[in-house]
Amino acid sequence: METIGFSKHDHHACIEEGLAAVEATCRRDGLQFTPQRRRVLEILLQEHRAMGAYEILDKLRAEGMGAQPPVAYRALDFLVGNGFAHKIERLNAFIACAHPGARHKPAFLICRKCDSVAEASSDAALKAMTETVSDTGFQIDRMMIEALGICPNCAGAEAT
Amino acid sequence: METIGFSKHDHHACIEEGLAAVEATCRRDGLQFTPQRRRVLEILLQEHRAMGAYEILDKLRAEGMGAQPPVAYRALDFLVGNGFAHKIERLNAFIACAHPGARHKPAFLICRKCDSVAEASSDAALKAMTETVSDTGFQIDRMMIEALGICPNCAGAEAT
DNA sequence: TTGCTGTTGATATGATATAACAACCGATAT
DNA sequence: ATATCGGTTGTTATATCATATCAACAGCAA
Repeated sequence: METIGFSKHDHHACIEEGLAAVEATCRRDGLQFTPQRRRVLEILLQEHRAMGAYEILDKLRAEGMGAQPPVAYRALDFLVGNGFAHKIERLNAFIACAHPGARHKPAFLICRKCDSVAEASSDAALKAMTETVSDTGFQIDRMMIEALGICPNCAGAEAT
Repeated sequence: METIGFSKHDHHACIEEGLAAVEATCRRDGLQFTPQRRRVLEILLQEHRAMGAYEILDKLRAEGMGAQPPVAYRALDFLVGNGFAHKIERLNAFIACAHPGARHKPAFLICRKCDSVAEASSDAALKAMTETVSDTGFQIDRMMIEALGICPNCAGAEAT
């Protein structure tokens, strides 16, 4: 067990499960889960944090898997486009989806001390926003929520 | 009257009022509302849309007001830092605050047809998110909400 | 005067992201 | 077998967004 993100978990299993879930979804939907795409997702799952595209690219490069920016961005486009990873706009960074397979509308909790990112549900907030804007005529299709704050780990560290 | 954003309004007056409100706040808080900063805010108010930093810089350049990126970014940092303008992360762009002076927690409504941006209150959504994450131990300091969708104007145009 | 703080000017560089086009590969139609 | 078509990959080049750094200067206070 390792402590990454906001809670302890079996990280090895979480990587395996993440890959397996995406593999299954791709098979079901006729999507090509190519070695590059698989490797990028694997990297994101292993690191378990938001990573810049160039940071990912460096890893690919080290493995001889394509050295140019488009390689990383294409794989990320695929992963993000299909909900297997998310882009954190605030950080210009990407993170593996914590609930692959499950249809969900994530909000992100970003720790401003350690930059760790957790996924939360945005369902309630989306409902609230929908009500807030109901009289403007604006029709919400998708919502990006990124909350900045202090994660439990860093809050504990501060209190020390 | 012109139609900009989601509703008709007296745009000339809205620029005047915006500048006046910021001027007053700066005087009150001892902030230096320098010509550069003023001009950048004025540009944002005039255009009344989200603008990239380099787009603003081009305008400054044309007026002989400093031609290097830091000029624009410094002014924008000041404006954003003091709540006189907002950064739209999704667009890597900046927009004048629609309610300068008023303390508020804006959410942004971004039209995916015309890229226009409106401000809405995020109060209800913030409350909802706070409840959603209450059991995680994450403490939310600030929240970024950017909703993508269709603005009333474009919805009307589509229906045609 | 000196020193301090905040702003501006300018050069350079870093970081993030995409355009464009050729090559390839597997599936399928002829 | 071979043409061709969609999707993926390889590669070069470039576009776009943002900051580090340091010198100059202006206002103000000790």
